[in-house]
Amino acid sequence: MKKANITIKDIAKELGVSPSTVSRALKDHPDISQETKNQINDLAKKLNYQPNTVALSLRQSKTNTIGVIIPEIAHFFFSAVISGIEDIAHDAGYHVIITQSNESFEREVMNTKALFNSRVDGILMSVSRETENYEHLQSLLDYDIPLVFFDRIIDSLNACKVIVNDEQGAYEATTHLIEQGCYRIAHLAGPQNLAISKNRLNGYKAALADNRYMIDDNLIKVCGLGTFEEAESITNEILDYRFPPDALFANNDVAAYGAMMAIRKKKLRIPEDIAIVGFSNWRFSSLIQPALSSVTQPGFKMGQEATRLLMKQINKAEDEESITETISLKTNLVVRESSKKI
Amino acid sequence: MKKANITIKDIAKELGVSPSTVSRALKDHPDISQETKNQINDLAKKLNYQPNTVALSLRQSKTNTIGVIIPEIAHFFFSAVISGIEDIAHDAGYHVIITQSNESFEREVMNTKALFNSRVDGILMSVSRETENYEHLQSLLDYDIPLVFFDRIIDSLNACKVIVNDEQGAYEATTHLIEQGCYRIAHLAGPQNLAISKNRLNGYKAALADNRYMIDDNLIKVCGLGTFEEAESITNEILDYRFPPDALFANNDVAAYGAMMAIRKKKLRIPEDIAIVGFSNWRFSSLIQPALSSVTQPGFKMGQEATRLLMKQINKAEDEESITETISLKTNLVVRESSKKI
DNA sequence: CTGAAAGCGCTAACAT
DNA sequence: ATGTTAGCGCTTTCAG
Repeated sequence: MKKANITIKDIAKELGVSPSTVSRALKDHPDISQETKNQINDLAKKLNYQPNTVALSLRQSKTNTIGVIIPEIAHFFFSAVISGIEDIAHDAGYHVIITQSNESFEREVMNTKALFNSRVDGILMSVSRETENYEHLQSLLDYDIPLVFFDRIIDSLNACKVIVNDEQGAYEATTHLIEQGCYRIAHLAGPQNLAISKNRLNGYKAALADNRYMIDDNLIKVCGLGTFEEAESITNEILDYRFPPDALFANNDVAAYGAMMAIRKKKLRIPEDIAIVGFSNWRFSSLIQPALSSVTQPGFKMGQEATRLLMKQINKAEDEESITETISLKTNLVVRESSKKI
Repeated sequence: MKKANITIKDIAKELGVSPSTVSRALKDHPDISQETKNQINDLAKKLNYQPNTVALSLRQSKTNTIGVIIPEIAHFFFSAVISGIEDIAHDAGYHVIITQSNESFEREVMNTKALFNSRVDGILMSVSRETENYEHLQSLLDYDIPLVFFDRIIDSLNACKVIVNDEQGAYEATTHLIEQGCYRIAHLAGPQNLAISKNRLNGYKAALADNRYMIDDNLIKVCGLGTFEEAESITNEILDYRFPPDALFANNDVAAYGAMMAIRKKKLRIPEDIAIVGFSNWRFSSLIQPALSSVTQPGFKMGQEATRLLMKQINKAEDEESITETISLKTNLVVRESSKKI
């Protein structure tokens, strides 16, 4: 026996008043007498009246929904971002529609179109790896759909952006090692065609320079494949130097893990013989790798900040000049083990 | 300069026809002449007409949207589920609204209400830890909202359910160890008030029994705290037995990791001296723990299956008898290292 | 083959 | 203080 959905009309008919009165009473409009208000509210509760948001959306041309387009949901970083998005959106009374592009350009375009058709009030997005054509995104801007990019942004588009300051993170990580008293710090770098890897290398170099350390190219090794076996063998190579490093800054967790393996096999201790800090997105890295310090990307915060920016845009008056902000988030340095100094 | 949204009316006016004609032409209705169809389609494309899904939803009382309520988004298992949900929903032309309860009952109730008000066509949900009152869920059923539970289900409710067969997974893991030639298999169990831990213990015992192995209570140790330090010290204890085990089945990844640490510190080899299999939800466990075999929960598949069940319910005719199915998914055994036998 | 009209559920300007 | 009306954008029955 399916219960029927109660509408404002039903309540109005039952009470012999007009739908508008009911509508007003339910939102506590001052024009309505307390008596009718009470009647209406009581009946509404009794019938378990639930307002139809769809009708409201149509009426107000506002869905109270934001759309999210990400490359991949089942990735710790992105799921943390989604969580941050939901957090802020929920508090602001917004729903969140999630779509994933699976790194496919075609699907990304489909998703933008679908979200547009759903008349979401704004879109948060991290572009797919394949995306090189920005028509679909420019189109959103043309229609004045509030749009905020996060993590994988498009520099050339005039929209709000939230990114992680990788260079600063690398700088901080390297500085941390320096402060621990390390004097020969190697870097397992990432492929230099990626901005992210380049930024991290730059941060590493800047930290060395600021502390009047020599930059030794022999201590900077690019891990092009991204496998941990590669990192392991490169680390091995470095450890065999006549003057091996006493610290290592890894571009990512895979490299850090490979380095750790190599070091352990040589029966060296971490961090006493050689300290490691690596960039990491693994949620449980603290549990798994208690020996490694890490620099983590603030995914949850990124989601929050991006959503805040979006809300600001959504709520700005029609005529206000829209300002495109870019927020650069600090990374977190998580120190796992007592320092060398102590 | 904001572009305006084009409606069917705009097209109709421009072409001097009625809105109904445009509506029909756009969906290739046979009544409309090819000529007008072409005109209309051409103009629609030129003006970049995008149908307003909100209006459609109101008209058809169907939103083509499903709602998801989960305890936590930023958890690998759940994010895998979401990914599976999005996968199937997308193919079926549905949008996915994500909400998280953060394990709070109150918030779960709010979310169900909000999704109901949004008139989603169905709801997928995994209940919060706090949930002991099911009125809000029964209410959904009363209104005939298609509802599917996954992972954290409510047994007593008459709805579709998708769960993981933990007992079978444990059975399989233990059998695997037996097949590798292990003869003394310990079990690091979880707190026995959780169904999940009990089921795993049962699977372990059943596998032993079916292979005519003795069940030795000294080899079954409950890890109540759930920290890996605890697992490490319990493993240590077991390893000091006069007849220590040559294999270990861990209730979860934390226990497996703790055991691994203990074993390594004793300079024993994995899996030659002692083999380990553990339940695990860590995404990168294969990368991090190449020495450990694991039993993984099929999160992605669970999302897919749950969504398929939901779609079936959504698409069933009004008068059809609704059948509540329960699907029990198999776990995956991922074997990481060459077996002992070889 | 096409148009007019009604209505999905709600709100808000405009009466009374 | 309450009712009437119109309309958000779309589909669909009924008429022509």
